[in-house]
Amino acid sequence: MDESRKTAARLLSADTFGRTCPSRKVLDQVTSRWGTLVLAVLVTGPHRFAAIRDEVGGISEKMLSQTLKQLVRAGLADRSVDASVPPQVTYTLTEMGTDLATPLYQLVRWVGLHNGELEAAQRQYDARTG
Amino acid sequence: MDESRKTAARLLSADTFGRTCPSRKVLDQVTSRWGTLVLAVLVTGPHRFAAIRDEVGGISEKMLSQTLKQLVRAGLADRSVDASVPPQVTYTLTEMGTDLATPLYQLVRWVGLHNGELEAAQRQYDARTG
DNA sequence: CAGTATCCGCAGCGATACTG
DNA sequence: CAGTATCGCTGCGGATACTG
Repeated sequence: MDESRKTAARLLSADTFGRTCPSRKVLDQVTSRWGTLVLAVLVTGPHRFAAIRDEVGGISEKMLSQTLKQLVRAGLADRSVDASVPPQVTYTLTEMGTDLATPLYQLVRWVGLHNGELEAAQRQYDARTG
Repeated sequence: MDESRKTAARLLSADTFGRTCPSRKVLDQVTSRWGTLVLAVLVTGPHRFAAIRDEVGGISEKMLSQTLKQLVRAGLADRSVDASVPPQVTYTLTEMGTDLATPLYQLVRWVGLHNGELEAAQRQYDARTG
C-alpha cells in the first residue's frame, strides 16, 4: 500500500494495519463481539462450555461454539474431551493464548473499573451537544 | 486469583460480562472492527482525519467518521478544529483514552509480532482436520 | 452436556455522490 | 480537507429445533 502508512505500521513491527495482512484476521476474531469476552473468561482459568456460556451474558450457544472453534484453530485455546457420559469438554488457553489475552484482560478490567467515568463523559458530551 | 471460586465477573470488579452492563457498550465500540485499529493509531500520537484513513488500510471515510465520533463521545478522544482554509481537524487521545488504548496497543503489537506463529498454528490445525 | 443444523431479520458496512 | 447523505447488500448473530 501507500507510504503514508509508515508511522504506526513501523512502530508495530508488522503491518497489522494493512488490509491484506493475515494478522488482521486474528485481530478481527480476537476483538470480535464475543471473542474478547470469551478470552477474558478463559484467562481466569480453564472452563467448560456451559460455564463460559453462563459467565458471558447474552451469548448464544451457536456463537460460543463458533468463537471457541476459531480460538482453537488460531492456536489460542485447547479443547480437551473427557469421554464420559455425559461428556465433559474443557477449554484452556494455550501459552500463546495467555500471552495474547493478557492485554485483553487488562482492557476489560480497565473498562469495568472506569465505568463511572466513561458514563459521566458520555453524559457530558450528550448534554453539550443536545 | 486464588481466593476460592470467584467468577471472572467478580475478579473484574464490575460485571462487564453482564448483558445489560453499560460498560459492555464501550467495550463493544473499542473492540469493534475499526475501533481497535483507530485507537492503536492514535496512541502513537495526534493524527488528522486523512492521516488515520491512510494508515488504517481499508477503512471507509464513513466508518472512520463514525468511529471517531463514538470515541469522542465516550471521552476517549478530543477533536480540535483549526478554522483555516482548508480546515484542519486533529484527533488526540484524552488521558482516559491513552490509558484504555495502552493494553489495546499491546494487543495489536503482540499480534503483529507473533504473526508467523499464528499462521503456523492455523496451518497445523487445518492439516490435522482436513 | 455439548454441541450442530437451519432459517432469517436487520444493522453494519461498503460504495458512491455530494457539501461547507 | 473533512466530513455528511443515501442506497443496497451481506453476513453476523439470534431463535429454535435437533443429535451423539
